This record gives sequence, structure tokens and C-alpha cells, in this order.
Amino acid sequence: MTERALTGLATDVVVFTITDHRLRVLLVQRSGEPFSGYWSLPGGMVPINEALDDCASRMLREKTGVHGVYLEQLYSFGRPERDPRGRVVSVSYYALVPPARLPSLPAESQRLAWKPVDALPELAFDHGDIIAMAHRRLAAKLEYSTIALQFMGERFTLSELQSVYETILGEQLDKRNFRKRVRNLPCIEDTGERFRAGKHRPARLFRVTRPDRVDIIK
Amino acid sequence: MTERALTGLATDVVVFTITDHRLRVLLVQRSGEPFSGYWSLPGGMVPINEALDDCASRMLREKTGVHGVYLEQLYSFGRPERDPRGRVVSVSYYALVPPARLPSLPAESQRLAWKPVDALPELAFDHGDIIAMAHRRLAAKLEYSTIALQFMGERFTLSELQSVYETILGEQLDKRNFRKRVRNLPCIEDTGERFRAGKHRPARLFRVTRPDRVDIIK
DNA sequence: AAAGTTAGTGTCGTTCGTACACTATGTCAA
DNA sequence: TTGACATAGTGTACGAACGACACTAACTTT
Repeated sequence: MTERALTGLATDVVVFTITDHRLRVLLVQRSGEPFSGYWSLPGGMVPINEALDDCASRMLREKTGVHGVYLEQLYSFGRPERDPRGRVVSVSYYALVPPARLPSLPAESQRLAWKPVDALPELAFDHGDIIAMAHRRLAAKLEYSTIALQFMGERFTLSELQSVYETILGEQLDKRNFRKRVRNLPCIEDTGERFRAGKHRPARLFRVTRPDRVDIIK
Repeated sequence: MTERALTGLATDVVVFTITDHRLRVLLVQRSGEPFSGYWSLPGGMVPINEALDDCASRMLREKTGVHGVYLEQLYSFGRPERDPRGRVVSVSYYALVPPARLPSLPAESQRLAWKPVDALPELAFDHGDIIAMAHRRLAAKLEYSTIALQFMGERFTLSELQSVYETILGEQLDKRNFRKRVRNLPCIEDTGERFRAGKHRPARLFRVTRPDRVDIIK
């Protein structure tokens, strides 16, 4: 049994993005003990004068350079044994980064990578539980909020949006029913424009009217 | 500006009950500074070796003697200025105590009281925010889970259950629609018994089949 | 001009939510 | 014993939302 002297408060952030039709999480490979070689969520200790939200936001910015994206507190994990070095309670958050705003990860650091949620490497601490809970929360929010729009860029097609839903839920959706649901959301608006890609009919481009807002539906 | 040296982790518990057709919260009147005379949630520092859930559960038991009731983590509040004495992050919980299990509060301590949520006294720290969030969460869960059953005793009438909904939501519900919804929940079962009270027709008594479980509906 | 590829659309049946008012069964008092 | 009182208990009809389901439209390439 390790000495239990240290005590601390950390934030960990589950940073989601979608690329290549897979939901991915930003992970850092640990170099020191404990869990050397294992992967962990970006996070760190909360400075004495920093709000929890600010700390999570800063963690995200320091690792990715991304700011101003959707960020929400998830849960606090506090099993005494979760960190073998001592008592560390983690206030966890999750963030959504649209693929269009993906930073190019610094090439030197192979220790930072976007790993698919359905094929995670070995994770340190209880970070597997944290990611699982974040994924559940995200999937649940798809059903009753407009949170999925946080993954979209400036303009997008309905097929792209549908693909986001399918990727997060892990199941196919009916195209006509999906469009029925989504077309009369007040926060989505048809720009008259079209988007051509490949040898087929071009798609209408849509825009989010209030990109910063996540509305609760119903 | 006060010295910001102290740092700590606390849990605070919003303990709900319903009596007299009002949703009530257990509050403690503070005697020392800061916020002397103000009311606050039962809570306290988390010991280094205690899990967060266990700590919240213990807080509840120490103040009320109640144990084994519904208890769920709510949110972590961590604005640096929330406690003027120093940095204290609060991992907040909420608990539901059925009126039937209400403890008789120790008569000596007038400092412990069940205050109606719609007429709260002056609250210390950010405890008003915590209670508001707990109330919102509870009301939201009424819609898509069987959480309201946590307020019921061993046997109960549908009118009593409806009253719980109405008290938490702060609005009247239609009796026939309510009964339609609730009658075919698999977790509610008609005991053949009747309950007579007053000079009117006696009501059927129901029972929860799995009192410990809260199911998600739909 | 034909083949390939994705975009885009409508109907029907079912279920769910909601609005709405009267009868049933007990107690109590005159 | 009977009538007044108080709460328990019940059904229907309408509109909205949801889910299953298959074909046509528009563009590119060869």
C-alpha cells in the first residue's frame, strides 16, 4: 500500500472530435510512473485561484490550442485509490472540437494522439470510466438537444450532420426521418449554396444560426 | 481581500423531503463566521481516505440518522471566491427522504430545520445555486425516470404519488392522464388493499416492486 | 448517352400526449 | 335512513410525433 499523504484536486478533460467517421478522444501517453506508457486524459492540478471551468478550458487550450468550443462539467471522480500516489479527486469535463478546427498536433510529441473511442489503448487511472461516462452523456444529449451541431463547421450538409449522429450513436439512422427531425429546427438555416464533391448531385449547405448555443429540444 | 491559503474539498448534500405538500430542504443555521446566522446545506470536508459518495452518505446519516435513501452526485462548485476563508471546492449531492422515514430532529438544535424550497431563508456561500440546480435536476428526472417513487413509503395511493409530482413540479396535473402514465409502469403493483381516510371512498394501495431501483422510462 | 454516386423527397400506420366531466364508494350528521 | 360531502376512479377523441419504407433528381465521368 502506497503512502497516502498527497492530496489534490485535478481536472481531466475528455476532448472529443470526429474524423474519418470515428469518434475520437485526445489522449496523452504517460512517460513517468505510475502507469508509465499508459494513456491518459489531458488534465492537471487545479491552481488555488482558478475556477474549475477555467482550469478545464486552459487544459484544453494548452494541449490543443483550441478555445471557445463546447465544454461541460461531467462528473467528479473521487475513489481514494484512483491514484496510487495519493488522494486526488478529479473534476472531469468533456469538450467537443469540430474537425474543421482540429489543431495539427505537434509532430515531435508522439505522446499526444486522437484515439478512436471504440479502440482505446490501455488507460491510466480510472480514465476509461471517465471516457465511458462522457460518451454516454454525449449520446444521451443527441436525443434531446442540439449538441451535435457543435461538431459542424461554418457550413455543412445534412448528410454530414447525419453522419455525426451515426458515429456517436454507433448505429445507422433513416435518412428521411432524420431530415424531417432536423429540417425544422429553428437553429438550422438553409444558405442557398450548394456543395459539390465527387461525381454526384451537389448537396445544400446549411448554417447554424447561433453557433455558441446548445438548445434543449422538446 | 481575505487571505487565500486554505484549500479543501467538501461535500454538501441537498436533502429533499416532502411534507405538508411542500418540497423541503434540510438546512443548518450557521453560528460562526462567515455567514453567521445564515443557513447552509449539511456538509463538510472530505477526509483523505473517504470516497466522495461515502462522505455524502455519512453527512446525511450524521445530520438525520437516515441511511439507504436515494443519493446522487449533482455537480462540483469551485469558484475561487465561493468561500471567503479560502479555496474550498464543493462536490454536491442530493438525497431524497420519504416523509415516512423522516427523523424527529433533535429538539435542542433549533439550528437544523426543513425549509420549503419556495421560501428559503438567507443562504450562505453559493448554496442557493446548489439547491436551485438540485431542484431542476429532480424536476427533470420526474419526466423520464421513476425517481418520484423514492418519496413513497411501503404502500401508497396514486393520489399521494400525484401529489408528489405536483409538489416538485409546482403545477397541477390531470388525474386521468397521470394515472394512465403511472398505472402501467412495471415497477408499480396493486396490493389488493384499500386505504380509508376521512369520509370518502377508500383508495387502492400500491407498492413499489423494486424500492431500491430508479428506472429510466422510454 | 449510359453508368455511377450521393442528394433529396412523402405516405401511412402506430403511438403518445393532452384536453376534458362524470360516476363510485365510503363517512358523517341530521 | 337518507342526504350531503369528499375523495377515488374511469374513457374518449383529437392532434402530434415517430418509425418503417423506395424511388427520383442531379451531377460527374467515361
